[in-house]
Amino acid sequence: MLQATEQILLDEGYAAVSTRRVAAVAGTDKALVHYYFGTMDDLFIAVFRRNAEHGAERLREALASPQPLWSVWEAMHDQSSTALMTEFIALANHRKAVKAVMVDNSRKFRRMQLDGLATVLESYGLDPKEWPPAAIIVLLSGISRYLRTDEAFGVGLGHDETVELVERHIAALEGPRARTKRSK
Amino acid sequence: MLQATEQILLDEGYAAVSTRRVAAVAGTDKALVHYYFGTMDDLFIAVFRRNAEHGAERLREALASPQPLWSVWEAMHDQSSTALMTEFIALANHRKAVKAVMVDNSRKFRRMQLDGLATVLESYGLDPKEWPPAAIIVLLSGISRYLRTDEAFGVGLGHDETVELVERHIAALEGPRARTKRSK
DNA sequence: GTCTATAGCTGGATAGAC
DNA sequence: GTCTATCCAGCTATAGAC
Repeated sequence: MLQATEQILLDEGYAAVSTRRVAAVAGTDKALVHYYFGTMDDLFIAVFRRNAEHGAERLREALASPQPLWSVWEAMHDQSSTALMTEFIALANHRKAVKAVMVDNSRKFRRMQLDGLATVLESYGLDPKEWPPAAIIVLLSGISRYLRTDEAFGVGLGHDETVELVERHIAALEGPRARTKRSK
Repeated sequence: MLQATEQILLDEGYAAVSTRRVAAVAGTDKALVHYYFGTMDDLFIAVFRRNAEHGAERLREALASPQPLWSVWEAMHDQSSTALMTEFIALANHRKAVKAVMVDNSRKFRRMQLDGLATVLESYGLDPKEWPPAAIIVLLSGISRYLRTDEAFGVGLGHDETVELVERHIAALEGPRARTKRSK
């Protein structure tokens, strides 16, 4: 049922998520959605938490890898989680309970990124005065999300140039990406 | 009625936009919404177009100003239009007609930014090989939108550092901002 | 745990009086 | 142009049979 909800969020947007639709996609009954999750808020929160935990897990792995900067950049650059996040951001606009959970989670996530990357960046000889790690993280996050949103719309102008620029700078700090996923 | 719709989008999210709500906020009747705009798709498109025209107008002005880079950055950095855009992006996920209009508009807008800033950036001595104008625009747009989204959530970690970093680089190219809106 | 039934509401859209 | 009335669909949520 969590899976079904996620699917509907991605395919049709949050407004299409209803007990009926979820039940239909999950192949069960709409009354059971209430039985297991209570209200719709609770259902959304459950889906969000599951996703947030997955994201935190990926972040932990990325930070522990031999090329943390590359790994974090690639972990951010995930289409489906970005699209899901977009839906949740819009959803939070009129669901207070969901928003509260999201704000709390965002703060923790950002803190985790910062604690993990600050020492790494400093060890690369980056002057924290000129290039604050917190700013680097915000930059990478913002760029990544923007690119994915654009892509979802089929707008790609400036896309390649931006990725090339960012990755050139990452490579300058951390060396070329070891296990190349994208051949450039 | 366009104004009312915009207000609801900002305050309560797109799912709250209904003929009843729009009529209530606009102080009119729900049947009139259909009379003037036809379907809900048409209403959303009308609101979007009105906003897009306003955005294009601001961009034109910014590009014509003595400090185009600063002006474009500030024009991007507008809270209400960013929040509205976020709603429209989510909305477009399940309204084909709205999406089509938005994609078309996004392409034109990006093209306008690119045509306007490419020569400016080159005149500042920026090597287009190392810093492609298209990438600069995507960077600034992404960062700006991300910051605003964060702010709406009350997450501000790394915010100040990022703005400082970006504006330091803009100042290096175009000189200090002439008419300071933000005292630093 | 699972399904049926139903209450009670809000939604888009149209027809027709004025 | 404006308002009332109305149709029908979909929604959340709960009660109760099995």
